[in-house]
Amino acid sequence: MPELPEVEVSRQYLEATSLHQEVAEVDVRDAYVLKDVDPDELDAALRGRKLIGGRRHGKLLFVQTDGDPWLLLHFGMSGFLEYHEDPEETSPYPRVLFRFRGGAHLDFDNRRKLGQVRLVEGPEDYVRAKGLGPDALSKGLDRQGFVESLLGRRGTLKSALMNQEILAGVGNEFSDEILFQRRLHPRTKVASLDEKALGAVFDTLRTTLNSAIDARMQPEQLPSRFLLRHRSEGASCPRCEGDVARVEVSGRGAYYCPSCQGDAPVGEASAADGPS
DNA sequence: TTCCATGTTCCGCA
DNA sequence: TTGCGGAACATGGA
Repeated sequence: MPELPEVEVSRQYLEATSLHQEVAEVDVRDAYVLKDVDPDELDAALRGRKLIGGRRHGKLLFVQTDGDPWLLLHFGMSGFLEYHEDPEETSPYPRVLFRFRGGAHLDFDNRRKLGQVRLVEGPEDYVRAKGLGPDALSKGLDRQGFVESLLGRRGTLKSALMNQEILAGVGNEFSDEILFQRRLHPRTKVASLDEKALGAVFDTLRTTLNSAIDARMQPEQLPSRFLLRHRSEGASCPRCEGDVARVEVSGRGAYYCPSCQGDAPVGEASAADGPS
């Protein structure tokens, strides 16, 4: 479950469970998720080390060790961390187990194997090399900076929000949530919004992500006004109780409420297939 | 059986 | 040249 809020909750989880224990072994169950490192190298780099802290940038979780390299965890579409005291227990699809002296272990679970585990020199270098934009919750990013990074874009607001080179951390689900909270149709074009409207999107983005983190992404603790809990076709809109609909935008499924967010994108003519 | 799924990357088109 | 959208990737669940 890996957009910014889930990764932040995972970072907190890692820090609450796994710090300051010596790594006894890195148990690689499926090397497909290892990138630019093989199982032996990963084990050699971490064995005898301790994890001393986690740092997040967008959807990336950097884990600092008491040695040179940092461990980088990227969850892909289906990853999470699970800590076990019992050496025999594991998460459902553990791809890499970080075993600590004493028997506990932290599982990097990644059912769909689109996640990544790698060793990197440090967060700053990696973020720069990947061309990632500022973290969506970074203090260095303000409303004006956000608005400026969007001005001149030709595509949809949804794909701009999901573009990690503009802003790191927002994915498909939270882009839908932000559009819902702002009552904007999923196909709304950036160019159809003025600076004031884009500034409002920034404010909503911040409050939405922070609320999700505060709720620790527990479905029952998320604000009841969130669409996230009703993200399926035919579900009932938490605001007007209308039917939630699905539409394809930039190759991704977008869920929205046609009644709250309009049947057609703002600034565009309503669907006209033309007479045949 | 078919469709869909919260990720990134690569390719072709305008 | 640059930005954008679509497909591909791996795998399992509805």
